[in-house]
Amino acid sequence: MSSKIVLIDGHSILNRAFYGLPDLTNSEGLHTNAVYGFLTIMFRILEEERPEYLTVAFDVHAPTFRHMMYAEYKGTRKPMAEELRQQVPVIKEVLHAMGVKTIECAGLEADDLLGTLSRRCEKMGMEVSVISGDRDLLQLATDHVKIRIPKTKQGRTEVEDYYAQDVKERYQVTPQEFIDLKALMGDASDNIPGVPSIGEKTATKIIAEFHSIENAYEHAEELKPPRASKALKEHWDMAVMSKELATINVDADFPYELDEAKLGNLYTEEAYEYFQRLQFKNLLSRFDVKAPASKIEESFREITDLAEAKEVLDAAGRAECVGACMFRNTEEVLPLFADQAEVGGIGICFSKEDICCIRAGNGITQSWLGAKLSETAGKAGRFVMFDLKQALKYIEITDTKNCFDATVAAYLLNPLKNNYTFEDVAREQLNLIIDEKAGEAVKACYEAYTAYEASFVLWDRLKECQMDRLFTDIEMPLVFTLYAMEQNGVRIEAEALKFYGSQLGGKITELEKEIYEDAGETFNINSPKQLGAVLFEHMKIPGGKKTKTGYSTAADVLEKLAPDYPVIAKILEYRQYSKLKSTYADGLANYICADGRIRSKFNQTITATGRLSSTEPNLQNIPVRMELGRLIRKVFIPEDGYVFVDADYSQIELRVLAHCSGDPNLIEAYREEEDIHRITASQVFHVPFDEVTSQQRRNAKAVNFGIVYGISSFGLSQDLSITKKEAAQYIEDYFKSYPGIKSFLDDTVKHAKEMGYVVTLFGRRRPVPELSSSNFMQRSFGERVAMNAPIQGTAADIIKIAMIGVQRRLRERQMKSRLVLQVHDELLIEAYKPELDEVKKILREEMEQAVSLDVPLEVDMHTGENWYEAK
DNA sequence: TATTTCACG
DNA sequence: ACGTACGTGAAATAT
Repeated sequence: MSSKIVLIDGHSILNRAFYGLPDLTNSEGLHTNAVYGFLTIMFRILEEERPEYLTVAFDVHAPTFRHMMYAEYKGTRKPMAEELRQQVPVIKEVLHAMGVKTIECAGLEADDLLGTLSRRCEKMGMEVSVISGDRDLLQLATDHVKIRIPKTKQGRTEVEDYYAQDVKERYQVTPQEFIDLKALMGDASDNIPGVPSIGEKTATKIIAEFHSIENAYEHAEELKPPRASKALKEHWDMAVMSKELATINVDADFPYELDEAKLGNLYTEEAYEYFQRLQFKNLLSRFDVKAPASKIEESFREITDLAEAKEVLDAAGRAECVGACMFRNTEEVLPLFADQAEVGGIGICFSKEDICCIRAGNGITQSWLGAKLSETAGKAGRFVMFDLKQALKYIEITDTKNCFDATVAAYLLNPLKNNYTFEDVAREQLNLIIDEKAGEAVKACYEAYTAYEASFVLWDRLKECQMDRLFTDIEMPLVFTLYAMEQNGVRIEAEALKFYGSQLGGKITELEKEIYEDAGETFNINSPKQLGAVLFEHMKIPGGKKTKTGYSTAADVLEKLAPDYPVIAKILEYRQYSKLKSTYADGLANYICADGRIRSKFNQTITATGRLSSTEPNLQNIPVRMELGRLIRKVFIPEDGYVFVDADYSQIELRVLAHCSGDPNLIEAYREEEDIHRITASQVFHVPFDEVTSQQRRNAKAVNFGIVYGISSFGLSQDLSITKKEAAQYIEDYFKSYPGIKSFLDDTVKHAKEMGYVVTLFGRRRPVPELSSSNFMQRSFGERVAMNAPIQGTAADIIKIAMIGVQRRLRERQMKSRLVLQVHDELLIEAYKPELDEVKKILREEMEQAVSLDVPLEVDMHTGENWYEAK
């Protein structure tokens, strides 16, 4: 049996993949869809064909002679989409990492390389498969050269195969004649002009009969439609040029060693690294071969002896830098001892030679490990962990200054990622791949080692990006503040919550019944699909489609119809009640601990802008805007003998904008300490302050919001239910009143486009990869993000500073009062009644003085016996 | 697992 | 012509 080679037309397949797949990006903002699609196609072909050799051919980027001729001739060459362009070097690197032979040659197109190679290989007696999306290559087909054209149909790729015989069947011409066919009919996608007024039908007829354009020209008089005869004679030069353009060189001169194209193991360590970075999760599963053990594993030690463990931890305490981790006990533990047996062991590393896993058991208890590690952390020059907040449950840290949370550091360096596991950091910062299937002890060693080693790199990068102060002065102290908040939790009156839920339940059943009656049928109101069908099809209520899957039943759509249709009003009411019941009444009840408190998580490494997020449950979106929902805040209560103090910044984002832009008008407005929206209305609409109508104030307020979100006339028009034109006018008028804002926003976007990221007042960065997109939508989004992120992010920085300050002063005075919640611009303190006045003073001072801006920071503060009253 | 909806700042 | 306001998380249904 003869050997087989697969030749791939690199750019063509990449192009197919790019346009055939939805836009994909990895967490670094790199576009990956074309690379992903290319690899999918390539793997599929390789599995099908099992060839011995593989080569991928690329065009060199400089325009080649053939294309230059025509480009000059017509002056139309669309530039490659930016998202695709950036993937070209990536696929080459990935192929290289897999040991796949690639070839490109200045002055030769990929077509010529493929053509020549296919002839050379065929002569050597090989079977050849050429993979391309381009039908131009059909001219290469023979009995031993198969042209394969992948087509993506609804996610599935099907491949059309053409041997010489198949070309003849499909196009009624031989592969050789296919060139002449192209010369007559042209090919817009390949910049081949063809002969005017000769299309596919005529061209096929002519070539089938005369076999070449030259022969056809000689017999021009006999050509069937007289108009074709005339066209060919008139545009003979075009036909000749087109033939030249369409002809693939099968005898080009370039070096090529077949041996280099021999297929080896594609699934190399280097390739694995790339696939991880590109986040091709389902392609990663192909790498069933274990990543080879790295040399560092030689230093790994497993310790089960108490004396030895003590020795190691004491030595670690004397080290400059200590990396550590804790892992959970995976064994079943008797419930009675569960509390004391959560920790299965720890990993610790304080030099490249000292990397240990210390297992619990055999006299090494969880509390001993915790205490000993606390001691080590206190003494070591630097103490590094991933997700330090989590570890604080077991480790007590008094001196927080030498602590280094590698998760937080990695987040600051790129806040767009989904997770910051030690495996990720090892790969990105240390170029170290950790075997997923490694044992628990080995992983613990790796995690401790990564914490240790990466801390140096992370710290250097933080300094380079001027985020070292942000890290040490804000984010690291905040870890401890958040830990305390999570431990504190917030008290809930469980009975009242239950009652609230059951009341909602009654109302829901009632509404359900009425809706079914009005609709004349029963259905699932919670299903947008069923609801859409009932409203817009069965009941024939006018109100067009919106989403790609069907009718939109979103509130803003239904609200427009509510006045005319009582059912719709009821549905909206139903939605409200069922949301409150499922998410809040029932949802929160699931999280109440035995002591009657809810302890949600405050996540520090989630958002792109630097804000916190809250989960399990989310306590940052408890209803407040609608009275009905707001009532739920009555079940949030302080401990007996305590009251709630709630403080929120007044328009912190607009004040940040005033400061950052330096716009004298806006700064002055804030110094007046008057109603800012009214001032804005007065200035934008040129009316005296006292004569601003409520409508004008509303509009001005919406514009102020819009500015913070990265203004767009469309967004504003939606919000105010006005035309885009009117909205644009508002924005223009606004910028006339506040030219400083305009230039600040413009400069911010400009900076973002140049640097690829934006920065807050405290140096926090947010990359904005969307700005390099060729897609208008994506790019516009990037512009809005660039305008919003510094504002939202700076506000986030400020309240973080305030939280740390509040926490510090409460602790210094050894007060019982405690911070329980943060809701972006708001802090909730559970204040011990005797300390109330001092708490209020501390809160106000720390929040208002967190930073000194060119405008005052104003705080509204309330106290109450529950959160409803305190707001 | 993805989509839709809706709660908050 | 494109079709959106910025940042989150949870629940429910559909796939």
